Amino acid sequence: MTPPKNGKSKMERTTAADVARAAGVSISAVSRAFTPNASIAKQTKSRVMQAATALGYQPNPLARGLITRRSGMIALLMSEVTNPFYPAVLETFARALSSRGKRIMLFTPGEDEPLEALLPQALGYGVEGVVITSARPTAEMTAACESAPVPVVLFNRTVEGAAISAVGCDNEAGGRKIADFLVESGRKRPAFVAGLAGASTSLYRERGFTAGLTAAGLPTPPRHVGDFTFEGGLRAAEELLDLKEQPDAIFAANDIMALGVLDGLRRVGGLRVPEDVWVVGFDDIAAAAWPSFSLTTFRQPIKRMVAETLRILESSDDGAPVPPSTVLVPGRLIERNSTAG
Amino acid sequence: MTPPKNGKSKMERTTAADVARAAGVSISAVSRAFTPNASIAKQTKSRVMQAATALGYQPNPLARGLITRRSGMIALLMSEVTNPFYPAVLETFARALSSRGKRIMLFTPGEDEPLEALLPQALGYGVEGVVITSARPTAEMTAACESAPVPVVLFNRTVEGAAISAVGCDNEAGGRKIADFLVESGRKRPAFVAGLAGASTSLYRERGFTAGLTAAGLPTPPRHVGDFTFEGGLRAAEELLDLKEQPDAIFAANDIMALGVLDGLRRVGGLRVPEDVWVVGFDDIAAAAWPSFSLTTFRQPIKRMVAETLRILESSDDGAPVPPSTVLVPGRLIERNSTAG
DNA sequence: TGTCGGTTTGCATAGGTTTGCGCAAATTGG
DNA sequence: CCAATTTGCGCAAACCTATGCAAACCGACA
Repeated sequence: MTPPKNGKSKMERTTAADVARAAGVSISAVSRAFTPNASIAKQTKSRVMQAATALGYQPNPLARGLITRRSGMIALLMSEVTNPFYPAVLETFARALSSRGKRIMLFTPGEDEPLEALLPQALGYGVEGVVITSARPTAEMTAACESAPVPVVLFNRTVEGAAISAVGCDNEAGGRKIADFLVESGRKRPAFVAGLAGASTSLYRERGFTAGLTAAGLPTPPRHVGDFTFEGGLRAAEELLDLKEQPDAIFAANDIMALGVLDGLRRVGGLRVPEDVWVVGFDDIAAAAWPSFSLTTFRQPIKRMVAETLRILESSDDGAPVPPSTVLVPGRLIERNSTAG
Repeated sequence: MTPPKNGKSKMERTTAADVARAAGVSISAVSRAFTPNASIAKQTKSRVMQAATALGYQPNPLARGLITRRSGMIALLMSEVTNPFYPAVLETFARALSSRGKRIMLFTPGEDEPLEALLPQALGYGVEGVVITSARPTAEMTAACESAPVPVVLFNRTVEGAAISAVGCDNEAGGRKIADFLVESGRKRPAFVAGLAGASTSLYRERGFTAGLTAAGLPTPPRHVGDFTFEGGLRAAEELLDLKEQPDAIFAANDIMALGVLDGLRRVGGLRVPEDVWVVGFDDIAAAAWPSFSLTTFRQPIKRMVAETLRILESSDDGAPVPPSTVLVPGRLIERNSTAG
């Protein structure tokens, strides 16, 4: 209802020149006033700031980004948002970045859009860093990551032999820990439900798991693929029920599958958890703590993982990529009722 | 491993000038080649395009946005990402926009950052449109929305008396539909679990619900606040169990609360659903269909809601805001086992 | 008072694109 | 074959800010 304070049409932004005129200084003075630790007198800075707030001015990120090649944006390449683990990651990133004045640009592959095409696009926007999550990078992709002009971090993924930074939880140790836990609790016939074929997370968790079982003299566990989805977990449960030797414990590479397994065992198979079968997941999503499930799981410390990711992204102060480093944050087994008794 | 094809350092982008030189044309020809229906000969366009792909050129969105004020980005203001309904919305938006070559900029309020501060920031980035979801706009906010230079759409929210476009599901009709369903099924003592105080969605759903009950001669239902969270639903269930007259049906203003209610009734109260109490939710999130819950709920047609939102955003071809329109998409009651029998 | 070291400030340019304008070329109609 | 249009293309301005460089300024010390 109220017209804008200044005389200009509401269509045009107030520019640095307007502020400069109002404050009686040059444009560069305005620019310096908004640049942290730039060479400017305290007095002029305050005069500029005063004029700026009066006019409602704030620097145009696009024009600024055109020069500095820093647009104040971090690209997040994320292909699956349905698994509740990733919204939690997204939110953690969003909050952490928001408090630093940075913004998230979300890149999700469209219908027939390959993931590789997204990275150049993101770089074109002058993002200050790229976080790639939940994707199996192709060879082409890793090459693109290595030659990117800004830091790139794989979140919750690793690529062996590639010079790319990666942050994740120690999946192998997690799988091992779960195997040890089951063995110590006297479980004899554990089974495994894998995620998407080729996903490094599933792979490492399985590796640690089988290693732990083997060390205890147990055979390699029977194995089904659940594609990291609830429905996949349901199907896996049904298939595992058909085995001659029914498993007495099931470790699913991911919580959402574990919940599917648990539900399948109970509702379709008519089994009781934990009395008949134990179920263990990985991630510790919110639903794992719901009374209906009370799922024992390996908690991924999202906050620390995000913090480490940002630390890597920000470790180069001139914006250039940094020597690749891999950070494995330790997780923790959360025991709940799906393994009690 | 392989060095970049062109001789330039990998640090510098290939610019329009490079392409122009390679194609033997002027810079403007390159620009026109990338501008839809610009005045350019077919032949030169193809020559430009050929050179462009050879050099791996694509227009710099920042520089382009600086002039056109169209950066190819849509701002999404979203405060709570934990309720699974919103990730689903986010993903639908991401996919729809991705296939149109647009990108999402996610704005989430930081620790102590007010939501109002986010809108000017978003506009500063030259976004082509703003979608605000899951927020109760303040008076100040609505004023800012009304005078924004680009279309702004409230998603799943409405503000009465404000000149802002809004897209949502017909919450009142949904509440009414649920009331009718419960009444027709012979329920006598329905209760209601509200969301956050002041949220328009919860308000309208309650209004339709109580209207339906009143029309059937039933009293205004007992009411508890669940804050739109699972834990809130748990608490609401406990409180409703303490009532003198235990309800025989509970309608929660959103699925995640309904699941909390359901779990609370079963695990804490020792009741059976649906034998002892019916439970109905609103949204139809993925977990509602899980066998453990099998929650009857009112499905919000996310895809259509998103499509309508984008239609409004794109309805102005010169980028200016459009006369506000409110679109209410009809939803549908999905009957599952939480109300069977 | 002159000079010197350090801090501020302004000028001018860069950054990559879009677009109005003018001119040349091609097309059309008579 | 010529005039009237249409079409195609290059030049240069514009968008808005950051920053190197040099000038101006300040206080202080000899």
